[in-house]
Amino acid sequence: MRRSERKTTDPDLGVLTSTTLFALQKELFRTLAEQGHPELRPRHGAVLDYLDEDGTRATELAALSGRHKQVIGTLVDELVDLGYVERRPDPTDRRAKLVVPTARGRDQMARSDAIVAAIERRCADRVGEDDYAVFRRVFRAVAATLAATTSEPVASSPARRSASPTRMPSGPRT
Amino acid sequence: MRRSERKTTDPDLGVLTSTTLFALQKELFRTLAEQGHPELRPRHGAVLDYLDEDGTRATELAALSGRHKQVIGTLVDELVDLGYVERRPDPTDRRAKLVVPTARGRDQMARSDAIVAAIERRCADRVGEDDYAVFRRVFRAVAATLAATTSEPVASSPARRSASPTRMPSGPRT
DNA sequence: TCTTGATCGTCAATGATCATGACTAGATGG
DNA sequence: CCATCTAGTCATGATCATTGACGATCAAGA
Repeated sequence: MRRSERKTTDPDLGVLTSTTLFALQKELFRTLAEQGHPELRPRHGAVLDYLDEDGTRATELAALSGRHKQVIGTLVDELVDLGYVERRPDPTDRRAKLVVPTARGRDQMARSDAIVAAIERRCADRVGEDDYAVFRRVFRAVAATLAATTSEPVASSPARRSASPTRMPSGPRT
Repeated sequence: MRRSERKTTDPDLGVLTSTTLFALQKELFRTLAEQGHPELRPRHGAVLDYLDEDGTRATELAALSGRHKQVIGTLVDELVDLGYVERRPDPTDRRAKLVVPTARGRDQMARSDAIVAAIERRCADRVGEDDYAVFRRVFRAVAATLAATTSEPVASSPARRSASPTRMPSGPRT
């Protein structure tokens, strides 16, 4: 059997995570566009995916999303123009600014969470509630296992380096 | 509970796939670098991940990896310079060229597959063989479910739009 | 055979995204 | 008061993706 066939009939963990993340992101943004948020692109997830209702600092968003402060800055600029967030001075630190979602931003956050939840529900219905529960539990363990081995040898970097489902590029038309 | 905490304690499918893919890719390339392939970057996976031992067309690599033909072309250029692949005329079609792995390329392909397999084995040992089997089976079903819904409405695009584990950017130093 | 349309790989130009170092203002601890 | 650290921004270069076009070739039908 050829290698390319093997990768499609019995895909390894890399292919599985990649295809799933890719498809999930595509459906998420397509649905968001239908629900009134067509200007959002995957990169904006670095901010919106980790934003709290009462505001989050840009530096913390950088750490959570694994992006540079610089990138977060330009993303927040765009999201301010689009009306999703606004910058407020942090009362506890005059250097910092809190990135706070507007009503439109909170709407996107709620819809985004709901869309992903609906996708998961669809999968659970298809494979069965019990099996899907096992899937999710093992997945958390797998993610924890991998995160441990990749971040252990690093001591100087305090970045948590998580990732968000809205950060991969979408597919071309080949 | 704040949204950002919820995303870390009970992550949704998007966060799980994203963190796992991210960590998997990081470990894969770190190990590959240790085993004699330090020049490879994630983007090269669009070619090497889907390459067959007897050669594959650039257009097919584009379809399999979800990249543009243009991107595949420049990637193949780089991989030729690095000694991983070479271009040969396709005997059955004088327009096409087969991208064929060299000995060095085949070494990378074998090591890459082995590294991912070892990571999966480590996870299976931790969570138990049975649960991991369920995890993998459900994962294939989830990937198939999502792939179906995202590609169904499209009729004009023959691209298969798969994805590879070596395509995400690595994390910055914040 | 000749024509029409499609495909293969490539070139060129542009846009989008990321990485890096330096800088100002403010905080923190002695 | 002073040295040091942190938060956010600016500026710049590098990397990467997208798009349209092109010559060469193939495939199907008149």
